[in-house]
Amino acid sequence: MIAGSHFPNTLMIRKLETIFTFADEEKQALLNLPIQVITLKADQDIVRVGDRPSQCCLILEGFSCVYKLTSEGKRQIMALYVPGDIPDLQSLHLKAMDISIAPISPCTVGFIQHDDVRHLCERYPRIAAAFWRETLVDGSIFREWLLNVGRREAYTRMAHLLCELLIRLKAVGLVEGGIFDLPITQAELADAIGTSSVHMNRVLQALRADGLVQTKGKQVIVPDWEKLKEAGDFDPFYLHLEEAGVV
Amino acid sequence: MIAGSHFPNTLMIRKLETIFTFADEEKQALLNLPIQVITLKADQDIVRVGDRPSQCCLILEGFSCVYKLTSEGKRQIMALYVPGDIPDLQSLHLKAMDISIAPISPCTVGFIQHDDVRHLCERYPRIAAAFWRETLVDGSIFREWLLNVGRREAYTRMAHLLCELLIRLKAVGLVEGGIFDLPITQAELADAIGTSSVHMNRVLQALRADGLVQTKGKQVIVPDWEKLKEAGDFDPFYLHLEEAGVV
DNA sequence: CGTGATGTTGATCAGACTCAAGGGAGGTGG
DNA sequence: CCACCTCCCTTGAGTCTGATCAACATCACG
Repeated sequence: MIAGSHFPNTLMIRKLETIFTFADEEKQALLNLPIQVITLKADQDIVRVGDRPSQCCLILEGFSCVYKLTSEGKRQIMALYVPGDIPDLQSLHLKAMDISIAPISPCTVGFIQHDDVRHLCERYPRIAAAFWRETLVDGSIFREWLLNVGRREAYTRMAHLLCELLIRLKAVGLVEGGIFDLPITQAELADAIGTSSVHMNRVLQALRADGLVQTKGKQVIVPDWEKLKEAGDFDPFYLHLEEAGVV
Repeated sequence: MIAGSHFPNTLMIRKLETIFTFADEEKQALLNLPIQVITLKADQDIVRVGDRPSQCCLILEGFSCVYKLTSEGKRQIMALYVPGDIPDLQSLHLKAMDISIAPISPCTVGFIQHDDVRHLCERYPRIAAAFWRETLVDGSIFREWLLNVGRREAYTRMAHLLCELLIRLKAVGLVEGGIFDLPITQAELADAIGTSSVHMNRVLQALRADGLVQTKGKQVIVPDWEKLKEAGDFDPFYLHLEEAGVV
C-alpha cells in the first residue's frame, strides 16, 4: 500500500515538507484543498503541449513523466515524477503547456483546480512561497539533468538517475532497505537519459555486473549506496531537501 | 548605447513585460525598487554553488551564464542571460545556490535586495506572479535545452541556440536587422551546447558554409531567419512571450 | 498457445572526443 | 612603434562512445 494514497492531501503535504516547513494552520488549509482522484492507464497523456489546463495534477500512485518531442519525433523525457509530486504546477502561471505529461505506469492522480490553489496562495503567502519553491526545485533538477546529459557519459548518467530516484522516493517513504519499485521500460529510461534503448540495455548490464544495482522484475535493489553515489557523481544538494544528507 | 542601461529598472520592466502585463501602479512600484549598479570583468563569478546570497542580480549590459561542473571538472553552461534577465531570481526561495553565475563578457549588473523584492511581492501579488512566472519561463528554457542536448545533434543544437538568442535579444531591443553582438568564445559555446570546443568550431564552420550565419568579430548576422529556424528545429513557443510569433 | 511488447545480442557505422600543433589577433610593455 | 605574449581559432589524425540495423529471446497476457 502506497503511503498516504487514501489521503491525497497528506501525501502532498508530506512531499512539500521535504522542502518547506509549514505552520499548523497552513497544513490545515492544505488538508482542506479539494482534490479529485482519477486513475489512468500508462501512456494516456495527462496534458499535452499547447493545452491550457485549469487544474494541476498531483501524482498519488505510480510514476509519470514530462516529455517533449523534436520535429523528428525523438523523445526526451525531462523529468520523472513520483507520488507526491505536482508535475504541472507551472501551469498556474504559464497559460499554455510547453510539455506533455504521461503516466509511465498505471497511475492514480489527483486534480487540483487552479482557482483553489490561487485562493490558497492569496490567503497564505507562505503556501505560495512553498509552491513557488517547489517549482524552483523542479528547475534545479532540470539543470542537474542538463549537466548529466551534456557532460556525463551514459553509465554515469544512469547511476545518477538511480541515485536521484532513490532519494526522492525515500523522501516520500517508498524505499525500504535500498529497494524500490521502478515500473519503467528500458526504452523510457533511454529517453530520460538521452541514449538509444539498445545502449541503455548495455549500460544496465554494466551497472549490474559492477554490483551497483540488482533488478527483480520492476524492483530495483541498491546494495551499496555509497558505491552507486560515487559511480553516479551524485550529490543530493540540488534537490534542496530540508534535512540535507539523507541516506 | 544599450537600451535602458541608464535605467536598470526600466530595462527590468521591459523584459518582464515580454512575459507579463503590468498595471501602471505596479510599474511604478517596480521603478522605485532600489538597484545597486556594479561593473564586473569576465569570468569573475557573481555567485557560486553553495552561496547564500541576500540579493538578486539583474543583467544590465553584457552576457552572463549559469553553469555547473561535474566532479571531473567538465563544465555545462545551463543558460545564457542577456540584459534584462535576472539569472538568480530563484535565490529568493532557495537559500543555497545550486549553480554558479559568471559574466562571459565584461558585464554591468544591478543588485536587488531580496528583502525589497519580498516587500514588493507582499504588497503587489501580481508582481509576485510576474517574478514567479519569470522563474517558470527559465524552467521552460532549461527543458528545451535538455531536449536540445539530449536529442538533437550538435549542428541543430547550435542553430537552435542562435535562434533563441536572436529572439530573446530582440525582445529587449538588442537586435537590428538580424544582427546582434555575441561576445562569447567558441569554448563557451561548446560548454553551452555540450560539445568539445574543437567540434564547436567545425559546427560553426558548417553553419557559415550553409549560409545560416555570418560572423564579424563578435557580431552575428542572421541573413535568413526562416532557414535558421528550420535548421535549428526552433519554435519560440517555449519562451512564453506575450506577443507570440515574434520575428 | 499465439501475439505483441520488452529485453538481449552482434555487427557496423557515424558523430563527436582527444591529442597535438600551428596560425591570428589583440593587448601590453619596453 | 615594435616585439612579445596570451588567448582564441583552426586543422589534421586517430579513437571511442554510442547510434543504427537486424535478429532473436523472453515474458506477460488474453
